[in-house]
Amino acid sequence: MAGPERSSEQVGEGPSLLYAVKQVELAVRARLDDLLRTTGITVPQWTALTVLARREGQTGADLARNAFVSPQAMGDLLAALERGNWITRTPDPSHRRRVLIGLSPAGRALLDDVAPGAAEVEERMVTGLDPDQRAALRTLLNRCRTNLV
Amino acid sequence: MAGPERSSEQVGEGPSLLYAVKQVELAVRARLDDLLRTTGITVPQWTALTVLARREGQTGADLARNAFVSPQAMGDLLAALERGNWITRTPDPSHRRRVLIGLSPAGRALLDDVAPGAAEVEERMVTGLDPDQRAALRTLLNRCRTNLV
DNA sequence: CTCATTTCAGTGAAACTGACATCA
DNA sequence: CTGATGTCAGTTGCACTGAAATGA
Repeated sequence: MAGPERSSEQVGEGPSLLYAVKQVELAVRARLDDLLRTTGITVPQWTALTVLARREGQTGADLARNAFVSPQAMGDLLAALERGNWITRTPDPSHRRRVLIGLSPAGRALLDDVAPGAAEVEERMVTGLDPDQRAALRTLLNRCRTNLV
Repeated sequence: MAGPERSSEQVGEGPSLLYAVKQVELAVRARLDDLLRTTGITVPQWTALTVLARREGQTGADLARNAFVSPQAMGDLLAALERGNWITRTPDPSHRRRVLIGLSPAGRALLDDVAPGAAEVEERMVTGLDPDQRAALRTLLNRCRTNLV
């Protein structure tokens, strides 16, 4: 039913896997925009907070590399998060040039508030996929990510 | 090896599948930025051109819905593409309010020029995945996309 | 000196909302 | 009249480059 039967058929649409990734990301972003509208933070800002939730004490440069953006772009984003008191910035005692980023209590609370809605978006995205398919999707995406670094 | 053995372990990272999608998209975007740097168009503009390559004669509103953005945002993007003479805009004869968007010869030539580089990015992304895995990735992503509409 | 990190300044593309005119 | 389309106006967040200062 969904199997590609004619392998010699001219697909001809160019990089359709890149397009598929982008389409999913656009759809996810639209849903997350709705979810975050009332919180005062944006999708990129929320994403940075979730990265910090996994590991605090990263520098702005670390976060920039992780997000494939310039250090300046991440600096702007962190400045916005700091204005909202969602993060803390403490000087690294061993490297006086570096500033370590952490979540503020308000930042943790915000993530907790948003978590159920974000879980709903994810559950909706994978509706109809069995656990094996969900695991496969995760594995495949992680492989794609590391391939592109 | 990759199986989740401790289901009661606190995963605690929240919506990691949403994060995985975003990470892949960020990595793809960084690579496409490099690819398109010399062409004078941006990733969103190139994406719109590839959508038009699949089917011409769509309206700006059609393209906006497809990309999950507002009609105004797509209007701005199309205005930029028109300034670069990458697209054509012809009034719909049957609906005088609508304007049908098509690719200009320069737009087609641009897509042809970029196609090999984009194919390289895609090939790099799926390096090490066998044909079944690539097909599975496509199927899973398409399912995620339709689930979110 | 070299390299990484951070910050300041300026710029551009991209997205939003609101408002309005057009037309099926 | 309603709804869809397109456009104008204003705003905001995000990302870039370039430049500079700091410190390991």
